[in-house]
Amino acid sequence: MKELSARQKRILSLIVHEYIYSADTVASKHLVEKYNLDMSSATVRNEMSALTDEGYLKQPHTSAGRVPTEAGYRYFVGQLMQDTSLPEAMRRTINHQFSQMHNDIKQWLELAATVLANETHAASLITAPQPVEARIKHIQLIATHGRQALAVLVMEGGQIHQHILTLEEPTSQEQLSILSTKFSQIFAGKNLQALSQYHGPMSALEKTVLAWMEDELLRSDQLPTGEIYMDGITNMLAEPEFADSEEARKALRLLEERSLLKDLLSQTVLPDTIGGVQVLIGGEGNWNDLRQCSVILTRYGSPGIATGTLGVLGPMRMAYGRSISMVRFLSGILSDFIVEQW
Amino acid sequence: MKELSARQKRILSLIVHEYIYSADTVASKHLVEKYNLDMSSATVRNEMSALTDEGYLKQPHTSAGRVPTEAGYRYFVGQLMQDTSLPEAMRRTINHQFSQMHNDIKQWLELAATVLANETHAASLITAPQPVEARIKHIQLIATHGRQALAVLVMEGGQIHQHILTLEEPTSQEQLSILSTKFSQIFAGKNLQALSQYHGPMSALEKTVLAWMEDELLRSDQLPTGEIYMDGITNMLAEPEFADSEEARKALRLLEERSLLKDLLSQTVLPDTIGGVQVLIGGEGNWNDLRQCSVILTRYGSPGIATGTLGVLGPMRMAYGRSISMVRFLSGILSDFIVEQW
DNA sequence: TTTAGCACTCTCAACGTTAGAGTGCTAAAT
DNA sequence: ATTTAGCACTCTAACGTTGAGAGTGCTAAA
Repeated sequence: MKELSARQKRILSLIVHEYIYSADTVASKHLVEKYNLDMSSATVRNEMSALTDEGYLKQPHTSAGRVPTEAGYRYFVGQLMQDTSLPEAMRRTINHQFSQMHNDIKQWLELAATVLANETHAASLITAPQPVEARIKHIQLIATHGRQALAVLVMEGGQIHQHILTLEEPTSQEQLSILSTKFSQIFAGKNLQALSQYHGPMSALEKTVLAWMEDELLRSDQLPTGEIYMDGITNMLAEPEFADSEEARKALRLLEERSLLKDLLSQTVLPDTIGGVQVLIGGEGNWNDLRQCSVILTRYGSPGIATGTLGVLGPMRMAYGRSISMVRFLSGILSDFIVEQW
Repeated sequence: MKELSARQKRILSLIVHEYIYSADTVASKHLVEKYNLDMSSATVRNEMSALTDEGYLKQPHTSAGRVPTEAGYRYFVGQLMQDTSLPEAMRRTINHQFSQMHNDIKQWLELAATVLANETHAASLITAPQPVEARIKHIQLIATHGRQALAVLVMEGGQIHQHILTLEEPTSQEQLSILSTKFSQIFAGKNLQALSQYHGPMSALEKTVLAWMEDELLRSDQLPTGEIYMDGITNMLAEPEFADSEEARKALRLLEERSLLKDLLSQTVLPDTIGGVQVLIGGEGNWNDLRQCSVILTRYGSPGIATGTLGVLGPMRMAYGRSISMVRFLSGILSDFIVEQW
């Protein structure tokens, strides 16, 4: 692979742009006319030919215009694309929407998913933030109804786990409060390991509560878990590459099948990096069902507290610049929320 | 509209079955051969002709087999379909899956959505159960971090609302506990109206908490709200009527656009009936985007406590018998859960 | 009332044709 | 050495044609 000349870079860049815009093969003559290039279509054709030899372009058939290959997109994203920052007006509009929300992480995540989907015309997905390492701060038991009690586990980061426990026998709020205080003292600052090593004499009630706590910590330590917010699935269906719904189905099954989705998220995003945006083009790796798609992913949150994943799934022919900016911007908003709120 | 003869009913029923199975036009000869009918294809043709005149069948073109019309499906669902109850083995398998879950409503709803989608090969949707009328039982404030406090509102039905409040100034757990006790005494058994009529002297802290409680009750009184669980969206894409993804898109947008979905759920299901299963064929009403689809809906839960909606969205060519049984069965499972758990 | 037989209709796939879009190459121009 | 005009060549997409087959509707006989 030779280094590309400046002119080749320019042409490749234009072709990618044009194809993303039109979803149609781009012809040499068309490029010259539309962008008033200071060269003839024949020259462009020569360069196109070279770019095809290098593997950045391909033709659907002998006498058609060119289309970027996966490698072409990758080169574009890695080398050619200038970081387009979002227009100030749009930032303000979006910030305004968030500022009108309650201080509720769920609502923020939902809104973020919607905004991301609308602005990128692709499918968005966001995982709820997960604590970095689960350490207990505080536990509280609240009598609700009969043998039911609401158990609330407050973690050091400030996250909350709650669950309704069914106790072996009715228990008064007083008794529950006593146990809450006791457990809070014993387990403050402790993690899962410490929990499972606790072996004092225990009442049935204590056993029930302890078992739940262990269970909760076990689950919250297995990244990534928790709810996943999505939006814009129908955006995918609007793209011409998914006019054949079979193609759409392959891609969207990945979003529905939680196990596949977890694989995708966990394999591609380093759990402890924030800020870096990953771009996965044409299902690089072994994502056969994503051959037509690209995925843009990043982590958000605060490394010391809790992090989640946020991203976009769209056709390979995707507005990378805009989408990456959008992902980065929303990641920032959610990160700020987490830092402030927790 | 004349009453149909027994033989016409039989033929209509077979045609609906066959079309649901094959997704292809049904020919007279094919019917006679496949089901060993004791009549000739010519006789079947005559009956078909009559059924077409009555509006239950149609032909895509002059010399093609027949296909049910909306009216045909409606007649089938209303008059011809025998209530197929699920095989015992399947009931057991499904019950077993639920029994292995935690006692967590979210997990149950998720599982129910998955099972429903898998068994009907359609898209499933379930709304989280909503309290019938929100009455406060108990309130608890828990210090978490800095000026943040977790407020937990326990309702009479046993439902829980929680939210992280940002207080005007740092407050100790003792102070919060005192307020918790006070408010719990004042507001136990009260509803939204009583809340908003409370006008004692109030500290800043009390105002914050009270404002949130009002807000929470206001929202929980507006049925239907809350989370919506879905699965099987890709099942729709596998159906031949959605091979053109534009059709799929129209139908699926309804699932994504929350406002549309709420309309659909609230307009079609009487909020206080349990057990009745509604079938909406071909977007009856004004659901233009659902012309190709049918929706099966029911309410689950317990009228005195909390109810939610559960249903299936699939192509009009849907296995109604099986789907209705499935909806009814899962509705029962979730209802039992609510009665036992709350 | 049912059915065999047959003419009739319409679709669908295959085929041939053509117009046009776009390239690749060659030879001239810069 | 690079660029470009010109042109032959290739391939697709659209269109019309054709023929086979599927399925009906009708008629007349059982």
